[in-house]
Amino acid sequence: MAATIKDIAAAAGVSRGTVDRVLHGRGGVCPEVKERVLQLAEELEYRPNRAALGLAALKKPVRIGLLLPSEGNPFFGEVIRGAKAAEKSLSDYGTALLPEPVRGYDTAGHLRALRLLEERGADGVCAATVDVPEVRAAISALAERGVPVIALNSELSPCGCLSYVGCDYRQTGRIAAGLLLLMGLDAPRLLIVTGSKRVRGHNERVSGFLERLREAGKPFSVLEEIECEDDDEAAYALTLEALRRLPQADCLYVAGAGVQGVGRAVREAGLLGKEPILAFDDTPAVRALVHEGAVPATVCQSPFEQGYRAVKLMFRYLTSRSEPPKRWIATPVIKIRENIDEGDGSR
Amino acid sequence: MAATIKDIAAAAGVSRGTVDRVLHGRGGVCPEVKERVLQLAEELEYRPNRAALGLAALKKPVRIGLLLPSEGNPFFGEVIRGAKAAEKSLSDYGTALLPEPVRGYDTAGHLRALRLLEERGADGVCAATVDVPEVRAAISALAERGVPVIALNSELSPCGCLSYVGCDYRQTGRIAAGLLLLMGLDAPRLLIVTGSKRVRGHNERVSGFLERLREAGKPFSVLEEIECEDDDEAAYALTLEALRRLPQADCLYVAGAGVQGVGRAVREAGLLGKEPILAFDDTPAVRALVHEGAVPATVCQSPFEQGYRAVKLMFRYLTSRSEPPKRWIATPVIKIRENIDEGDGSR
DNA sequence: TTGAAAGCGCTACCAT
DNA sequence: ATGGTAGCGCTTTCAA
Repeated sequence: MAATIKDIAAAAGVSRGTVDRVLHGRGGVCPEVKERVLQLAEELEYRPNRAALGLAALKKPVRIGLLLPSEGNPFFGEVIRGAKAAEKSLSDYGTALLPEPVRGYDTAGHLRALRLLEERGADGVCAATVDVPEVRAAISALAERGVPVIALNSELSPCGCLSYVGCDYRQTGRIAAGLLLLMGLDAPRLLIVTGSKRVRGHNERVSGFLERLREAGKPFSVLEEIECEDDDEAAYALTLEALRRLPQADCLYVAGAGVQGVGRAVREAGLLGKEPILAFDDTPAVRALVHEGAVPATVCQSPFEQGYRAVKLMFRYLTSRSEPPKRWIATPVIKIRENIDEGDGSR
Repeated sequence: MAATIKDIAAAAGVSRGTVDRVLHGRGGVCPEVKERVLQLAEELEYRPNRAALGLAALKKPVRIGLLLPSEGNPFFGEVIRGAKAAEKSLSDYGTALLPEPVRGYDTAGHLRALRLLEERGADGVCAATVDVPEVRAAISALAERGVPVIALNSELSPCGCLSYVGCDYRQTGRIAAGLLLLMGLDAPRLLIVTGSKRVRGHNERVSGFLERLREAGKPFSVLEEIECEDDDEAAYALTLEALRRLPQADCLYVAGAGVQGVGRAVREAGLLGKEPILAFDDTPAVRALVHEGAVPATVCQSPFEQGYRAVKLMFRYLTSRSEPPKRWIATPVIKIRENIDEGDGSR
């Protein structure tokens, strides 16, 4: 059995309260006692008992804010499910989630959401937000005031974030390349449809994809790179036009959203099931295309797990000050027709 | 905040001890009080607090036996890692694992291991064992004596097992078929190498595979089905012979162990990287073949997760009498060269 | 049949 | 600067 505070107190010949103060760096302890206690804690390999921690924490429950651009975006539905699962598993500690769904990536909206969360008394915040100076400043300010923030799903440039929980976009791009290699097309002529060239994740997905193809020594060509702003209509129109203009294309790579539009265009061009579409995530649109045989495989990023992890890490940090890893990278998951309907976020 | 025993006691006008007795069906409570308490518990939606449960459980820690044919079998190494991770996460409750590694599937050895675990005071057992009458009888007997057993990785015919934690072999076979379809060979001529036709999991992997190919309307033929008894040497010799005799074969399907032997045979036949080998799990042997390009894809069954889950479910059952699901099926995971070195069992 | 109380490990607060 | 103690929710044991 692990050593307890009581053990340390006994060994050091002081009271439990004193040990507690030392362990929490709360001060008010004379240096030599402090030294002795720390020494003993080390020797006895003291690890706070999480059950006891939790019980005691019930007195002032933790609130975790959750900022997600989830309105109208099914991808984040899964993230929310994961976060709620974490909330449930932490409900014994009185932990509660403060959800703050917003629509899209409007900076002002995100800033407002952050403000609201602080007003509602969030002790910590998990946020999938935009990497712009204003937001970073707001996050820094929150951190100053003792409200830690975990970046969720989209990484932020340095701004005092506690951690990044999300996927490695370059890596998912490489995996998509691996799937293309598996499919054995020779010298594929690619049409790339990206969300936006200003979105870091999309760029990384494209560069990782191309990087891997080059590495493999596979002959291939990129006929065109279309930017659709994550919009299905734009994706539809632009893709259809490109397919007509470049009939030699024989594979589509969709790095961002807009897959539904791409699917429509491919169908209209009479190429459904003939010209493979490589896609990401398993939103309902992607899933439908997989079932139709238009998308042979999709590379997913465990959104459920991301939501779950972010909330859990924040909880641990808030209750036991245990530092989360700087980056927690979700395991990429390959889905094809035969496993896309598998539940992956039961827990 | 959820209702506590104290709340119920106050509402019912009795003491906490009485409520506790009712809630645990320990008897010694007059019917009308019992009725009232149960009623109140229902109304107030009483849910025992797991943190408190854990704290109190520290007084008599739970021991969970773990019977695995892990000696010399790297697959089970991952299962053990998962189980140990669960043990660690439960160490705050004083839970300890009693590992009992055995070599292979020798019935007598497994029976002995079960006996040992009981002697060492296991409160519950997770076992990857063989589905034979003697073992089933031993498990029934254990259950009678109040030691529940969870079948891990290999399902058992009904014998009073608490639950099955493992994969759906048929399903993994179907996924392997999906990968073959993806690879776009036309009319593949298959050589099937199975472990043993007496092993349920292997049979299901083969039948699921063929079933899916038929469903897809894919023309294909099975040139031969080789049985290698999960032995690399046998697999090597038999495969090599078959490859020479049946040069028209253009794809190998390895349903059980012995992949290493198959790989050697393929190399010796000068077909490495030319003739795809579909395999299962990601043991070091499979991993090496994936890196060499001999195995384009392998279907894995989250062994880490299986070990983790089994222990967690047993713990919950032992401490809060919460019934685990009858079957907990691991998510199948597709691995290709680009994601096979990904950690998947961090936690 | 029921009540009362101790104790699991930790935190927070009051008293010294 | 330090000690003592109540209390988080639950189980268990002893007393009535």
